[in-house]
Amino acid sequence: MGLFLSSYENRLDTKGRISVPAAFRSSLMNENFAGVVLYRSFTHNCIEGLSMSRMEKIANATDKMGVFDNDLDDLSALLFADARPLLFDVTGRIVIPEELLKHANIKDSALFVGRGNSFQIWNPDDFAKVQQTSMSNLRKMRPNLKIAE
Amino acid sequence: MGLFLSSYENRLDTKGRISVPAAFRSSLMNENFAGVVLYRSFTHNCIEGLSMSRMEKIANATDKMGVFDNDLDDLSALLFADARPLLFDVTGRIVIPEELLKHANIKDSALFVGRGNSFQIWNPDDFAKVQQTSMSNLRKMRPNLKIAE
DNA sequence: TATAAAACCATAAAATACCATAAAATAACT
DNA sequence: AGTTATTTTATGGTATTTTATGGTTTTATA
Repeated sequence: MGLFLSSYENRLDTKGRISVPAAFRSSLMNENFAGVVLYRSFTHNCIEGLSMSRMEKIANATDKMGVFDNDLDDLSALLFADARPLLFDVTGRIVIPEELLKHANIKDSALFVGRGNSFQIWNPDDFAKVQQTSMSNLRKMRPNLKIAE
Repeated sequence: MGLFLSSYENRLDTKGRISVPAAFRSSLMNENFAGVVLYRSFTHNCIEGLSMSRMEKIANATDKMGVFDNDLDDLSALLFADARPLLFDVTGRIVIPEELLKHANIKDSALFVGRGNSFQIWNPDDFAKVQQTSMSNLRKMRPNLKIAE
């Protein structure tokens, strides 16, 4: 599977439709399911995104282990209950459900952020702030690390 | 087999009929049995649901192991005794038997909850509570896991 | 024949497919 | 390299289909 790299900001229309960046779509080229799976991040005010085949891998893994691991069971229960399979339309758009938009504080514009095997969708301003803080955290931790202006 | 993902709340009519969410039905597309198998959860006040082909897999698995494992034998005995095969009507509805509804405390509205290779049917309010608890369980186990405000 | 179960019919709302276009990116050419 | 042509992409609006839900009729059943 191709990686999700770089970041792209796109706009939502009145129907809530938004184009998934072409670069991300081509990473999903030879998937059976022509779309993505989205769910509310457990750790941030953003939306997590991945391919259906990756979701299937998780399902099979939890199938084998779930019986012996209650934590994993809780986690996967939350995940599957929240995960939304969303098909692309002809032009590569999806409709992000209202609850997910709300969770990520997204109104008229959203930032697709590559994360390798997965991606995230952010309110552009929020992402800038979070980026800022994790930058400054890094600086505190490693005084030697010089950050380019 | 397609995964059962996301959650959908549907209403029961006066005859006890309820639509199985279209997304779940399409996960059962190329099954021989045009319907689902339901049984009372052993661990929660909810109904467990799966495809007939998965039921057959369980039967085969217990077949192999059952001889050596009495607990498993008992468990599968309960399972098969309680399991109800329910066919869809033309519009994709089923009639959930009275005993199952009672077990899950379902009256006029039910929540279909995806669990990957299976699904559950809940009283919507009950599920909200349980979901809350498993979320806080996760937080206790993993202090690092920050939940968005 | 009374009663329950299944098949049938109808419809409003929601979801999805379809069509069109401007902007951006890429390719082609001089 | 610079300019033009071509393709791709993002975005907007409209039409069609699907879905959930309700009610009615027919068939099976006790």
